[in-house]
Amino acid sequence: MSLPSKIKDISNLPSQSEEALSAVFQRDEYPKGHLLFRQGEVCRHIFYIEKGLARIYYNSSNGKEITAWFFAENSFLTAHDSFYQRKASPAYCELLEDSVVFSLKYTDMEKILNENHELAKFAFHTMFELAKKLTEFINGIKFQSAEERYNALMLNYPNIFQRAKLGHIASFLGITQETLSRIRAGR
Amino acid sequence: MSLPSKIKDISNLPSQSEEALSAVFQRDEYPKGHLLFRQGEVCRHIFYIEKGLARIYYNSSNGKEITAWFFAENSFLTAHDSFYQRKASPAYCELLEDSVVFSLKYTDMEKILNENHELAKFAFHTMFELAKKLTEFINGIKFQSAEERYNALMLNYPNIFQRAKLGHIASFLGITQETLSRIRAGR
DNA sequence: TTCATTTTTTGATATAGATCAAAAATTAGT
DNA sequence: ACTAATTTTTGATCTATATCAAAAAATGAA
Repeated sequence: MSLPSKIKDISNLPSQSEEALSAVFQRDEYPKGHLLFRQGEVCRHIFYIEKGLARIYYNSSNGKEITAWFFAENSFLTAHDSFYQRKASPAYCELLEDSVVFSLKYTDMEKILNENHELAKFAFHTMFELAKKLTEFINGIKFQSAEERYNALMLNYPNIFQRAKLGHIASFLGITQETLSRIRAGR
Repeated sequence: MSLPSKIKDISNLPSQSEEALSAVFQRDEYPKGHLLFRQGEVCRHIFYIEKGLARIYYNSSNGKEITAWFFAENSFLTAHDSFYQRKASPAYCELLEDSVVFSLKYTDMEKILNENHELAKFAFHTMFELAKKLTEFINGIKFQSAEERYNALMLNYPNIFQRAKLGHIASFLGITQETLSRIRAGR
């Protein structure tokens, strides 16, 4: 089985490491609506979206569903705390489109991190990129208006409205669906 | 020179790796008010706070100073994007108390990541812990009221009000100083 | 100790965005 | 294509928190 092409680009891995990765990544196709993991279960995989779109969401204390993050093509995702600490995941992960997903088991992840220096470095860089995005998001959400956050999202994900529901996007931005609807209409 | 004790605890490093780290970490003492890095400059170090307190802050578009994060004892910090990408830092880092700080140069970091597999794994875990905290913060700030965020902060940093100014804490929480003052007074 | 500066609190008012309710539009199943 | 279910929009309020202004308290320097 061959690796998704974008992983190669990013990691710039020597071919030996590439083989190590290929051996443990499993490719699957899932329909829209499939859950990659659920709240309350331990999430035992790291996923890589080759094609499609996923969102991680959780139920807030007041009973509302909140989208934590979207993952489009060529993104890694997992329930970090659950995966590494073997705890119950606080969140769900749902595919919003028919998708092609690669997955990597915890035990294999441990193994390749321990056996392969290049892949440990790669894991570090992947996590670093995530931390960077999270930091930018935090800087944005603190003192930007709902409209400014909407504009920023449109720059990064211009086609998100064709791919996700308004309510998903609104809770991702930290606003209500009604407010997002009005912003989008320009009011 | 010996390493700060908490680094040993966290990383669980073999002694050989520990020596590699010791050789490149530099220990410094700085007074309250000292800037570890400035906006507009490339941040060329990773810092580790052994004693004291630091905050990273930046100037928002409307001219206000916003605290991005606090770092108390036993925390690593840097301007991530600046450090790894050699770009100008968007933020300042200021010591809020007289502090003992260890620092590690970019070139040394690259070297130990490349030469030492254990340290690459350690770097991954450190970055993972950061991503976890950032994720929790985002989940909190999106749909919690100012008061709920204040309560959460008090759980994690019960003595923060003795160590940082109200205005710093307020912008960290994403609220104004006046609102934080009223919340704290219980009104 | 006193005076100046900085920080925090308090008060009055304004507003962005929430909430509640219902209509319009879109999507999906038969 | 038709009907039901879901999603989005619109309208009318309400409220948490911002803003502006000034007083009180704390800190620091001479």
